[in-house]
This record gives sequence, structure tokens and C-alpha cells, in this order.
Amino acid sequence: MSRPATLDAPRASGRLTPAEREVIEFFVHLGRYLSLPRSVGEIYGALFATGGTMTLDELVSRLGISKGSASQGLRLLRGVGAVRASYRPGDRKDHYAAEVELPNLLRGFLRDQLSVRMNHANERLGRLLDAVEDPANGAPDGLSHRVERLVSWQKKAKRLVPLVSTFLKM
Amino acid sequence: MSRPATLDAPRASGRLTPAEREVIEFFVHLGRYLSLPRSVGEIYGALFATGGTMTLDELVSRLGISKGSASQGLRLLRGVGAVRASYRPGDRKDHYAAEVELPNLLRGFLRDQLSVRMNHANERLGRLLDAVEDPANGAPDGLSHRVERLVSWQKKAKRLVPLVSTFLKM
DNA sequence: CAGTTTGTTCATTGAAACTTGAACACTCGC
DNA sequence: GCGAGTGTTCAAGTTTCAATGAACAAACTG
Repeated sequence: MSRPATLDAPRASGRLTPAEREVIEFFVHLGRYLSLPRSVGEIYGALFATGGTMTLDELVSRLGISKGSASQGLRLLRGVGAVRASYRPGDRKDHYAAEVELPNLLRGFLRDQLSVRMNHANERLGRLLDAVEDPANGAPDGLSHRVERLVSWQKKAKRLVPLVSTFLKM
Repeated sequence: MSRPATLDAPRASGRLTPAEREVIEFFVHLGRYLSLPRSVGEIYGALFATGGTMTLDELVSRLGISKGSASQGLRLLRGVGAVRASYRPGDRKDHYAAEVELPNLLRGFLRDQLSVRMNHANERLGRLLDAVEDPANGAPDGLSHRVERLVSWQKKAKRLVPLVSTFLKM
């Protein structure tokens, strides 16, 4: 019944203060709900904690993760707008900072990720509707009606998105 | 670059019509976004497609999954309110039906799952705030301010839930 | 241009999750 | 109570996924 001890704890974090460890643990835990790899939560947590910028090899050495994990994690985080890279003149390393403003974070997510998924779902639903309405496919009674229901809910969800956006700005 | 062929396709489905297969494929795919096991998507899809009820061994034979998977999948689906069991007099088998009304589905989810998670997040944030405000923990400059920001957003999200509930009823 | 630094890619490894199937517990009818 | 029918549990096998680290590509420096 006991949870594995490694679930929440960062692995090697010799150079981190207790406060930083707490923040990282928090984001690792949060990431689990979004089914994100632990390393992603660690990276975002470390950047959130410092408030400033860190380079890839700083993340590697302070978090004790591999260069590969750090590279891939940073790519994912930049992809969803959770981390920004800043280039400094006279320094060849990239400097990464956490986007800590939730509205900005969600704005990027809603625009890039969610709308893509919505359109994808739209497509799939359309194809599904075609399939169940083809008499050759032997759809059970009332199935096309239930699928039409799904379509209408999908439209409703789409209308909900801007509403949430507005709410977040308040 | 090619996806594994097994990703979307139900495994053994000899007794299913093409329309049913399409519906099942749809829910298996949808389940992937929620990181649900394939068998769960298959079960819900099969119940959604028929519209009526099915027994455990009907699901087993028509989907070609094991009794164990079916039992566990049905438990999960009943747990989140996506499937209801109905008991019929004169029949020892349990009959299962999909809850196809999205508002009902989400009502259960919002009440049972989300509020629990919200409270959990609340707790964690409180402990995090305590930790970063303890001078002994060496928090970087401005960290407690950023964490307070998280707290205020969490409260905002909590207020958003009933709003979404209302919207779904329209 | 050779050497160094920086970041990415990818095959391999290891761990966690899903599925299976058989053993088990429970209930009903006789 | 006995036997058949129904559903659950759990150890073992299989699959899936994240982490690693070495090889690679790109960009700068002297």
C-alpha cells in the first residue's frame, strides 16, 4: 500500500536549496496529472524557482538529469509556451526562463494545442458520422443519433474556449 | 515514420459490425488523450455503439479481451460514472450500459474527481507556501511572490468550475 | 580549416503499466 | 450442502514509455 519513494522526490539535487526542491516536487506532482514525464516537471520547477534564466548544462548538473532529457524536456516546454529561450550577445549558450504568468501560459496552450486537437476531433467525428450513416455498415438502431449528439457537444466545447480565455484575464 | 498498425484498431472483433468498429476506434483514440487503457475505450465504445446493455461475457467475446480486463475496465468506467450497471430480476448477470449524456458524465467527473483534486492542490500549495517563506530554506528572491501568484490562480480556477457546469447545461 | 563548444538525435536500457489466465470468492437453484 | 454460473483478484508475461549516453550536426574561435 505504500507509494514508491521515488515518485515525488527529485533524484540528484545536491546543488538545490530546500525551497527549490519543494517547488520542483510540486511541479513534478502537477505534471503527473497531465501525464508529463518527471524530467519536464523538474525542469519547469527549477526555472520557476530561480525566477531568472538557466542554461542547459546548469539544468543538467543541478537536477542530475541527462543532457538528452534536458534537451527534449526543454523542447516540449518551449513548444507549449511554458519556457522561453533568450539569446545573449557574447554568450553561445541558450538561456531559458519559465513563463510564470498563467494567462500567458494558457493563451499559448489554448491557441496552439487545443485548437489543433479540436479540429482533429472535428475531422474524426465527421468521418465517424459518415461511417455510421452508411447503411452498408450495419449501425445499431439510434447510433447515428448518438453520434450527432457528440458532434453538437463538440461544437459547444468549441464555444466554451473563448469564454474561459476571457475569464482568465479578469 | 509509420505509426504502429495496432494503435487504433480493435484487436479481435469478429462479431462487430463495421459501424461498431468505427465507434470503438473513436473512443479508443479519445481515451489515449486521457491516457486510459485501450480496453477501457473499447468497452465504452462497444456500449455506446449498441445503445442498449451488454453483459461482461458479451463484452469479452465480442471484443476479444480477457475477463480480467473487462472486469477491471468496467470497474473504472463505473467509478467515473461513464457506465451504469442494471440488475434484472431473473437474470444473474449484470447488465451494463454506457452513460451517453455528456452533462451527466461531466457532472460526475466535476463532483467526484475535480473537486478532490482541487482540494488536494490547495493543500499542496499551502505547504509549498509555508516552505518557501521559511528563511531557513534558502528560497531565491521573489519566489514566495510567485508562489502566492499560483495560489491566487488556483482560487480563480475554483471559481471557474461552476461557470463551466452552468454552460454545459445550456 | 582544425578544434572546441553547444545542443540534438536515437538505439539501448530500465521501469512502469496493461493484459492475460487461472485461482478464488460469492450467489443461486436444486 | 453441492454444483454450476458469475464476477474479482493477482502473479506472470508482454507492451509501452521515459531516461540515458554516445554519436552526430551546427556554429563559433583561433
